[in-house]
Amino acid sequence: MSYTIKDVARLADVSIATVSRVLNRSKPVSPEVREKVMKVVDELGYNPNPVARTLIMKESTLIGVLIPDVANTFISMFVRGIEKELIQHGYTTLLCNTNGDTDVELHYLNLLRDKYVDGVILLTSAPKPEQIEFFNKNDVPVIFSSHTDKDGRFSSINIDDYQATYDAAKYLIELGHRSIAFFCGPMDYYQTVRRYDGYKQALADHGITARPEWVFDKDYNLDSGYKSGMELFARVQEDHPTAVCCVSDMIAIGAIRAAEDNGLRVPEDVSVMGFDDIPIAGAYRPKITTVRQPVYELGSGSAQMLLKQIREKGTGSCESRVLPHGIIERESCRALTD
Amino acid sequence: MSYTIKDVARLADVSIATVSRVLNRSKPVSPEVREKVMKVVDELGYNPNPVARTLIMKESTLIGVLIPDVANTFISMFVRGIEKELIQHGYTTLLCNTNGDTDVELHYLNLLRDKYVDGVILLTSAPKPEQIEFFNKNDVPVIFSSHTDKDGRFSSINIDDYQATYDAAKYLIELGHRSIAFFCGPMDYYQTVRRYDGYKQALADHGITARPEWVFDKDYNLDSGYKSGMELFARVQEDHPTAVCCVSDMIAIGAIRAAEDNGLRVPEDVSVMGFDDIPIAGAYRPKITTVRQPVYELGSGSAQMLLKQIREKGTGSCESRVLPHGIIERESCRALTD
DNA sequence: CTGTTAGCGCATTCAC
DNA sequence: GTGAATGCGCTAACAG
Repeated sequence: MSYTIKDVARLADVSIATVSRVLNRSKPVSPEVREKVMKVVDELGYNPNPVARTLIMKESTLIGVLIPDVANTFISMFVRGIEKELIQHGYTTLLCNTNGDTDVELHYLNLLRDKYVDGVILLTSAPKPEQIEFFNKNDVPVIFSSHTDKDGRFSSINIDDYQATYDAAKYLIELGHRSIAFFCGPMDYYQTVRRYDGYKQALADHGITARPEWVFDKDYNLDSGYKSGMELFARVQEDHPTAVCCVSDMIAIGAIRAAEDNGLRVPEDVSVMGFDDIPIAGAYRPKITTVRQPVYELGSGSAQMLLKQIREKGTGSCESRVLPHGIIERESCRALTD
Repeated sequence: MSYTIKDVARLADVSIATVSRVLNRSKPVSPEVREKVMKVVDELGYNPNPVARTLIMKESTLIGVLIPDVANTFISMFVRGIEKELIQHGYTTLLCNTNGDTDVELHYLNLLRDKYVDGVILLTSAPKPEQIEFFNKNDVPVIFSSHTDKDGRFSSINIDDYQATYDAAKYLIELGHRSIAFFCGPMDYYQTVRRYDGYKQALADHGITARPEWVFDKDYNLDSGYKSGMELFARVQEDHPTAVCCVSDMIAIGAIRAAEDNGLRVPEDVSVMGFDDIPIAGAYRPKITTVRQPVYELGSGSAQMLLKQIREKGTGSCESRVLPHGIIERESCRALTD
């Protein structure tokens, strides 16, 4: 059993209000009394019950983090960035895996609000209607990560998805490729749409018409990349693209394996471009050329922005940060010289 | 602003006590009244404030999960297993990255207790003295994962670390290898010690003397594996081991890269054995032969055991589960034929 | 500056 | 069966 504020008050021979005051510096207290109280606090190793505090203050030093799936390296690194930043400011991370499911997200959002979380970080691509409604009526600080909000209704932090994919495709094109497949995520993710747009625009800007049968929208994981690759390389054995542009490194690895299983060498026969730059990208064989996302900065940046928003609560100011991406040239893409 | 129990009571024209009773089924309530109350509850979409509830009940439907680092694939998969199981039972996951630091762990433990978490899952190898003291005086249900407790003081779930490494080394030996390096984690982890013991014993049982200069105790990540590999292969260019036994797949990948950077081919010149069997192990080139851990089962199993313990609180029963491991033969190890 | 009191939202004892 | 009153541990008026 822990001590309560009453124990401290009794032992220090003051009222509980005074104890509360010295602990929260909410009202001036005479040095002598403060000294006396602190002494008892230290001796007892007393610390205020955060639950009771939450009940009154409607603050919990808890931050909800909604993500599709921790068991995805990019995401777990992102979470790491968040957590590291939060803990330094005395906040604790409430982790919620949503699988990208809107109902699950909404369920968690309600749960988190009921637990009086001080804020929420959402990795869910675009704000969905249900979420907009939720945040409109609930007024809990939120950062949308991996999303850039044009409308400025919500704060967000992200790279420029459109530009990043544009750059990736352009890189491939400048290497001489003209038939480029696209392995992306589910098309109902706004992020996917943005990236797809970037890819298409890069092709268009170079006079290349995109071939719909060469875009595969599955998941972000290795398996999806492999499956897409098997479909692509199996069905167009003689007429396959010379490059594939992927929206995650794990997809790229799956694609490479699929190519190899179809007798194609990477990068000799087909170039494969990754995305994210997770640690394995630089250690795979071939080392994967990829679009780097500053994942830790994205994570810690989300946390910082959220904390700032919590501090400035009420002003309702919105901020939108776009972090730089970059092409990391390695071995999985080669120049076409014919 | 959400509704409170008072709103429901007023609208249903009953006392708050009655509302509480129908919601918690704690005392019999007449069918008519129950009906009446439930109608209002549904209309309002009322749900009880979990914080107020926690303050009284000393229960939070929160589970603390202490891990060294989410940004490690094995661990994030483990967390995924936990979270999936917990959410099905209405619990939420409080994630804490400790870096394996004892002070941080203890800090979190206190924080979690103050938040009235219903239980804790610890991924910290052996119970440390500070932790034993904590759980002795605090009586919060706990599961030690990645640890098997001989003394039966705490519940635990794990594979047999000793046997798993023994099997890995034995596998290498039976392939004809007699000079086998060992890339392990920090020696102050009990898990490392157990695994090291298994490795040594396997060698000993086959008449091989372990060479201390061939064991490298760093971290579980790719970088550590690479560094260990560079040290090993650089300094013993002519006298290098024919195999290296690693305690994680990421270490194995690092080791492979280091070997290759020193002009050694895997598995032709040196065999490398992984551990964990994370997704990349089967997709790397060469595909990594490894010791499989049933990571999701470890995660969901931890959660199940903890939930059971919470249900049976007071009986103070301890349970120790050991899940099976297995050798997954792939391409990174070859038989020595000379 | 300090103490007394009310109340956050709920579960629960005690009367009826 | 049901309602009134008490208190979980704390903060924030309100007095003095």
